[in-house]
Order: sequence, then C-alpha cells, then structure tokens
Amino acid sequence: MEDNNLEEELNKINREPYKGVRDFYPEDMFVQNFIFDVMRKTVISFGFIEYNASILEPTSLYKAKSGEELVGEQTYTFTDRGGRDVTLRPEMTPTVARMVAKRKRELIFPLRWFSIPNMFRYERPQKGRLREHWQLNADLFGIKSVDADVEIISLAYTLMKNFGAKDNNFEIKVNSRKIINSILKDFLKLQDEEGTRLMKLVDKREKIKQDEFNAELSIMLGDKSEVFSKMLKTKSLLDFTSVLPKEISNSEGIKDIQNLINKLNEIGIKNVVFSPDLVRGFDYYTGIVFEIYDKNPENNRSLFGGGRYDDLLDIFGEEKVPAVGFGMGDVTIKDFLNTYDLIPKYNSSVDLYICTLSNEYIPTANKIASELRSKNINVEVNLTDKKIPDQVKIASKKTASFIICIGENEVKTEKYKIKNMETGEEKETQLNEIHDFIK
RNA sequence: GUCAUCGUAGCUCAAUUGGUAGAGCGCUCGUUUGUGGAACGAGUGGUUGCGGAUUCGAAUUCCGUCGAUGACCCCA
Repeated sequence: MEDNNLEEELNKINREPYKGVRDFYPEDMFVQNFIFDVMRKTVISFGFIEYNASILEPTSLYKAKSGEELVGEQTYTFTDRGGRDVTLRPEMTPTVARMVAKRKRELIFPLRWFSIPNMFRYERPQKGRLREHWQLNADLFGIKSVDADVEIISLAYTLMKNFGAKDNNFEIKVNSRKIINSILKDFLKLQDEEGTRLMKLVDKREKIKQDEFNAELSIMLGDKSEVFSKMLKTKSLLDFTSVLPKEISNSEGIKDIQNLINKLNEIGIKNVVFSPDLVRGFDYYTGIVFEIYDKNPENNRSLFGGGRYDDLLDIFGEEKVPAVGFGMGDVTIKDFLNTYDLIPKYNSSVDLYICTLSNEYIPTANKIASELRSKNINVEVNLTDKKIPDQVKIASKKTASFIICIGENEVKTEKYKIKNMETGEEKETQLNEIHDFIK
C-alpha cells in the first residue's frame, strides 16, 4: 500500500527546492563564488585563517546559552538512530567556542579565525532571511583592548570596500553594551526583564507611531522618559554625553566608544556613527556592538554586524577569553550588491574551447588539451558532431575566452589559428605559443 | 505560528461577463559543408502548482493544500 503511494509520488516529485533553500545553477554559483572569493581574500589579507566544522551539532550546545525559543522552535532538531539529540547549526559562534575551548591550552593566542559555513533556521522565509544561508564568520580571540575592536571593524569596512561599495553607500553604527547596561541599571534602575522590554521597544521604534512609542515609554520610565527619549535622538557622542548624568558620561563604555571612533578615524574610516539605539542580539555581547547599514533610502537596513563577547567560553567551564567578531550573510550582501550593481557579469571558467571538424580529430584535440591543462589552462573539447559555426556559437554562449579548431590542416601543419572570442582577434600559433597568447 | 497578495511554456507576461490557453525571449533546425554575436524563415514547448467542489462548460468562482513575496512574531 505504502509502496504504491510512493511510486505515485515519485511520478510527480516537485522540481522546486525545499522551502526556504536555494538551488545554485552555474550562474548563481558564479555569483556565490564571487562573494566568497572577496570574503576569503579580504580576511586572509588580515591574517585570518580558515576553520570549519560539521553542520550537525549536539543539541545541548545550543541549550546552554541560547534562548529556549531558538532551540525549541527555530532550529532543525531531531533524534538520531542512537537516541542522540541533534541540531543543524543555526549559527557558528557556539561551534567556534566549542572548538576553541577544546584546544585552549595548545592554541596560540591571539587567534584570528574565519569560516564561511552554511546554517539553518526553521522559520518563515522573507526578504533577506531564508532557511539556509551562508555566513562569513570572523573572530579575533585573546585581545582585550580596543585595538581588537578597531581591527574587526576595519576588516568589516575593508570587506565593503573590496566589494566595491563607496563610503557613502553604507554607514557603520557603533554602540556599547556597557553603555546600554549602565543606562538601564544605573540611571533607569531597571531590572533585567524590564530592561529587555525597553530594548525591544527601542528596536521597534521605527516601526510604530511616535505617539504610541512615547506613550509606552512614559509608562515604563515615568519622569525619566523624556531624558531617555532625548538620548535616543542624539546624533553624536558629544550630544549624547551632554544629556547624561556625569557618572554615566564618564563611564568605561563611553570612553571605549570614544577611543574606538578616534582610532577608526585615524586610519581613514570616517563613516562611523555612534548610535545609542543600536541594541543587537541581546544575549552574548559584553562590549562594543556594531552594524553595517545600507544608506540607500529604499533599502535602509542592517547588512550585518557583530561585537565583543568576552564570556564566550563560560558554558564550557573555561576561563574567559576576550573575543570580538562578526557574521556577514550571503543573502543580505547579495541584495546590497544587486542594488548598487556591483556583481560582475557571468563568465565561465573555460579559457579555451577546442572545436573538432569531425570525431576523428577528438584524440588530437585531447592531446593538445591535456598539454595545455598541465600549464593551468582550462580547456573544453567539443565532443559533438555539430558543424564548426555551431560549435563556435556554443563556445560563445558558454563564454569561453578563446577557441581553436582542429582538422586536417592543423594535424598536417601543427599550426593553430587561435581566436580571442571577445575581441575577435586571430593569430596563427604553434602549440607552445598558445599558453602565452591566452595568459 | 498569524495576516495580506500571488502561482499560466525554461524565463517575463497575455487570455473581455466563466466559452477551443497565446505572445516575446530562450531552445532546436535552416538560409550558411572550416570560425560566434545580426537578420529572416520554420519548429519545439503547458494536466494553468496540487487536490476537491460548483457548472453543460473553470486559468477565471469556492474550499483545502503546497510554494513564492511582503508584513507581524522572532532574530544569525
């Protein structure tokens, strides 16, 4: 019975990919590779080294730190045949933390580690957020001072520049969890839960009406709501501190941010702004937090971000390792690159396409091909019996850079007319000259 | 998980009040038996996401379901 159903099902298996995930056809893969290449080259240029791990993790890794909701509802979690509770990683940070904790005694700090893993979340797909995405994770472990924060933000900035973004396309918003905490606790005297509620309200500020926001605010904060509201609206650190009581404006958090912004300015990063309303992932940040914002008025949103999380290894019972890092997702960055037209035109990796006049010349073509391949040239050999004009057309559609044709004449003379498909330029060459002509 | 809009050929979209499902692009072949991009001609293409209901008759109306997009929730 079940088998019959299965057979019927097989006849009409859907061709669509699973909900919320993407197929990568060669053109898509080209874009994906472009994005990964820029990411890799950039982080490597900062001395970062690559690591990776399985997408499967024991569920307990996430139960320790993340909220109940994340594990309970927003992950792909199942029990394996051996009764183990398994989760498809929804983020990379717990995994790196686990890896660092495991070899903490033999690792040489500071560590500059990166990875471009895919990750899964069980949630409703929407713009910029799918069920599977890839994310560059770059983390710097072992440096407490602001120099590490400067380096990480500078890396994020350089990434944007290497993608072709201009300074006025994006903005780096910075804030510090220390400032947020001291305002919540020392100034507003809020309990943890109240603080969380307030931060959620602040997060929603853009989405709800001003009156509504103000009303909620005065319910929560009473007579302090006006000062707080003023605080949120300040446009610079100086304005911000002038609104604050002295004990907070002199606090460590403020000094950190001041220091950070100065140092970034010194190395030429000017599009940094202090944003008192930047909250970002309430859980594990302990110091500075930052977000890269798209300044396009039609797409004004966060592209990616990160911050400092010094208590990362707590769950493993290890002593603290200071850490700062960020994650840059492929979906949102691709949207950004599209809106600014920064994705290069598709181009296959075929350098040379060898046309064959008939099947009998395929062995000769293969011989030439393998010689060129050993010199790092990517060669595709025609195996069809199509006519030459059609083969050339196919080579062109495949965006091969060069072609040669093999027939009676070539076999006799061992001379090959090589054609540059882009310029149309042709040249009579010998086999050993082909490499130089292409490169 | 909630709400809204949508789902027609590989792609972008048509189809009058419910009356035989069409175009452009693409693809294949030809004009062209050793060199592409153009033009022209011909051809290929669909159980209208899937299942059910109403009807003489459904792409069109209704119900369910799956999927996409956007908002909410939540947030890497």
